[in-house]
Amino acid sequence: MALPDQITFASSPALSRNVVDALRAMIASGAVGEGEHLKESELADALGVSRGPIREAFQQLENEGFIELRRHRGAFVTTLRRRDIEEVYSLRIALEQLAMERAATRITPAILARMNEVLDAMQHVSPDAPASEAVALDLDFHDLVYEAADHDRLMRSWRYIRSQVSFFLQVRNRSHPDFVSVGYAEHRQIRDVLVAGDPGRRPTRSSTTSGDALPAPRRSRERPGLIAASGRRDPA
Amino acid sequence: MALPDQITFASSPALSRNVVDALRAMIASGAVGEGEHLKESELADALGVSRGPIREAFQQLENEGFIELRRHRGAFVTTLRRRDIEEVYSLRIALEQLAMERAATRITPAILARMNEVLDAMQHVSPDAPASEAVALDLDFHDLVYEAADHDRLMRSWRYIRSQVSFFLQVRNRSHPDFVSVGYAEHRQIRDVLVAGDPGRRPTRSSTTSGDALPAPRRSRERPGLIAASGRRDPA
DNA sequence: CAAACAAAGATTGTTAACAATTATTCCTTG
DNA sequence: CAAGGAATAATTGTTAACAATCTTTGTTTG
Repeated sequence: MALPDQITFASSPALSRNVVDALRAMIASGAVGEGEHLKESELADALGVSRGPIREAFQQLENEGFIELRRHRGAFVTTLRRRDIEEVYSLRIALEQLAMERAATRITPAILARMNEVLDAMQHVSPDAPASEAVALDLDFHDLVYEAADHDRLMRSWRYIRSQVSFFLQVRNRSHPDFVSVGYAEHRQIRDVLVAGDPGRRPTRSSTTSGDALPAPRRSRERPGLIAASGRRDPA
Repeated sequence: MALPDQITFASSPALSRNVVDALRAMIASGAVGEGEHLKESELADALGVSRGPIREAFQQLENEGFIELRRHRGAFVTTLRRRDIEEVYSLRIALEQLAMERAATRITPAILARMNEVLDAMQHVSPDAPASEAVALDLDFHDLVYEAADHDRLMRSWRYIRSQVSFFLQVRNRSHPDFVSVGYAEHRQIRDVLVAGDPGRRPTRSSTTSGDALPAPRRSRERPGLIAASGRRDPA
């Protein structure tokens, strides 16, 4: 698995939280491969905690869709297939439509100001900055849309797929360097719709999550790529 | 808290799973009041397990929105306000629209058959049967819609609010005994839409989740009722 | 030599004890 | 007598050991 021998954490907040962050980073960076079996004791030693917090982190990551838990078998890194991109994509659209509807009538000047800050940062980001920077701004912007929607359960649902969206966006950006330049215009349009106060009862796809969203899956090309096409997800 | 001294579980499946079910029942039945502090040791003794599974169950219940976890403070039963009904209601509509779109083109004969079975049971349920029976059939039906949608993340999002929908439906049925009779016609209509194969790109509210859904919140009446209006949810 | 079975090893599920933090009680003090 | 604070109690966070289950390995047998 190629783990560092010992990792020291920043400061106090919940031990399992640090473990979650560490594991998520390991999965996103590819330090642990798809389908790999994450062993509690091994991780506990490597991260310098006991198995308790590891198990808590596993539950959290399972909720975020990064690993799969099987009783008496343990945790396995989720194998992402094209189907998973479709799922995240379509679910995100459904959630964001609701978010836009609500945000349009509830957005506050404070949130709008923060939105403009993010837009400004998007406009000035260097074209050869790392992809992660543009992705972070993208997610920051949409976080604000959900925050403006003022809907606890919707926010939680967004957080559920947020990390996955982040992961997929990073992958996309490796092959579509136009991401950075496209980002600003798309998001400014979203802001304008919100400021106008009426995204329409049914906001169109393009007005909410097109350019910045995941690439629309193409059925024609079935080769794995970075997203594996093999490996069944539910071998039961 | 009025807990039984000792509860014996059915059989083998994960200990924390049984704890989750037991706690959810206790909350739904009102055996533990809103805002109440659930103590790990106390529950562990009452349920005959140690604190480990209790903590796991807490995480699960927190994900389902039934309790709130605060570090070094513990678990508190969520205080439900009118706002929470609105949230579950609106989020459910968003999810179910996506589910209907997908189910319309993916539903299998096997699922359709099970749907008809549920409809049949709905038609023949006794008018003075306990409300929980009608609610169970209602949820069974919608489970099938989501199953037909064939979308893992959508299914998970549905499960996230499913228990809350169940809870709210039971509350509603106490004041609206017409629920049972209304149920059949509404759901048969949903089935027909799916069989027709096209719920429209934008299924109307009435074709998916009207009669069986939660009561549309009325802004006029702000008195608590069973759903408390007091008790802040985020006292941070 | 392949398949089935048994034993050993590894891993997860659960428990009980210890440490850190928070809540409560009771005393002091103005 | 009210307000503030220190000591005590209660509760959660974490750990390490034990039990149950699964996987693997090696052997036997047809």
